[in-house]
Amino acid sequence: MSAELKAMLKAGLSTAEMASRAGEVANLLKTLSHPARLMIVCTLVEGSYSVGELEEKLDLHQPHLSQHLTVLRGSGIVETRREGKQIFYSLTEEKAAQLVAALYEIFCVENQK
Amino acid sequence: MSAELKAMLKAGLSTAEMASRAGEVANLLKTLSHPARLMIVCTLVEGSYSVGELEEKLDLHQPHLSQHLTVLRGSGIVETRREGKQIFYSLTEEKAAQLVAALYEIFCVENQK
DNA sequence: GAATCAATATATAATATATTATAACGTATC
DNA sequence: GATACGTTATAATATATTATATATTGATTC
Repeated sequence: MSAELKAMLKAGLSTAEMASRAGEVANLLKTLSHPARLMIVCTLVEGSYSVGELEEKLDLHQPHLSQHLTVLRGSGIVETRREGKQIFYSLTEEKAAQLVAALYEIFCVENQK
Repeated sequence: MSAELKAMLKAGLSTAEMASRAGEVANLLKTLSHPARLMIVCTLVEGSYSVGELEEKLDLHQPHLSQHLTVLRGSGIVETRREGKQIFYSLTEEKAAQLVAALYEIFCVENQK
């Protein structure tokens, strides 16, 4: 680990403070820790999509997709807007978006050291 | 979402490429998506600790802690070194450390906009 | 060098939670 | 009221969590 990172974190939270956030953070991670949900969220980073569009793009059966969307809604990670018969999903402007960006940088941007 | 982020991600991976990584990333997230394991990993960012030290610091029963450590070892997030009767755990120098740093920045550093 | 103790790991089993498929239901439009 | 688009309910299966009990490994003492 880098000395910088170490120093940054060492100066940080107490165990008690850490514990008080661990639950919240762990819940968010749990919500994102399913391949389908991760794909959904990553897709929504590009913009909003209807359920049908997600279904096609991600090749998931419709009720299965809808169930995952329900989980994401429950965690406040996504929000919906209705447009006629269709329902469009988009990312909530929150920590989840930051997390996805971080995940993207860590896992999807090639090492350019 | 910021336009920068959006642009960054839009230029990124195809759905197929994304899918090929979703499994790996989701597994890592799943491993970290438990409050106790998250606390363990966050603690190890400070440096290496023996099981006994972690037990006291995090107030977990020994077998319970050991079970979580086993999960973290299985995912390659931590590694061990033996010193006499004690076993010291430390973070593996990998993506997990980056992720924890990102989580820390997102959730533990106060908004300094 | 066998008995013992301290530190940690593993096995077992009970319970809870998540995943997935299928089927039934709601809601908007025509 | 029929059709398109989504959601929710139900139920079967799989996986995770947790507690308790047992095993392993290294150090110590006799």
